[in-house]
Amino acid sequence: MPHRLTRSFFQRPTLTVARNLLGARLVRVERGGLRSSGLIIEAEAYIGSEDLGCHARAGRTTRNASMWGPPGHAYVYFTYGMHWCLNVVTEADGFPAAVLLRALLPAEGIGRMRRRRATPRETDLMSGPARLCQALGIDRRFDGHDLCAPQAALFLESGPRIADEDVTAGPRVGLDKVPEPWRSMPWRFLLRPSALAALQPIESPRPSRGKRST
DNA sequence: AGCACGATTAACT
DNA sequence: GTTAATCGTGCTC
Repeated sequence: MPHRLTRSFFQRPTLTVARNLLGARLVRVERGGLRSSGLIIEAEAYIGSEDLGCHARAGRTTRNASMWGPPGHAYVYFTYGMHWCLNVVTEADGFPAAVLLRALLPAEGIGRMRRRRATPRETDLMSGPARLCQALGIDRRFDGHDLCAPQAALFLESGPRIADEDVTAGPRVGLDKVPEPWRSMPWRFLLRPSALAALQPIESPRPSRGKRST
């Protein structure tokens, strides 16, 4: 049975959290209990104010305050004048570090995602940090959101164990102007395409309230 | 108060 | 491959 990821999951080294988030499920619950979710297939680690690729490099600001807070909370930032991106805060309270969710495999509530975000191909629904936020309706309202709270509208669920051979690591995306060694640190984690099939990106069955036609 | 820029995306050639 | 879109943020004056 899947279980909610708890505070202790996130209060660990950021590289460990990023690696172990692969295969986990990000769930958005809307009014009425409707679930939309996706399985994490790509994530990046941003670690401390020494990491010049990390938003915490300039110290604590209004924008990045959530990253300095307790683990298991969301850090949602706005960029390029139009996009929101979602991070999960890691490590100890007071240390700025987080995992950027870069791509999910659509699982539940695909119809609602399509309504929020028109795209010809289902595979493009959540294949990008800003795309997945659009698909799940995540914006600044979720900055600082406690992902471990009992009634959280946004949270994570455990997934199947992912073998190391199914994981690829490489440099993070979009850091072309960031100096070395930060630009090249292999802190981007991806599930190999061959492992995606085993994740069963299908609409998972949910208890139905009413009568069925079958 | 002004300004340059960005952990991106979609739509181009 | 290139580039426009679009604006909150953080920095400088």
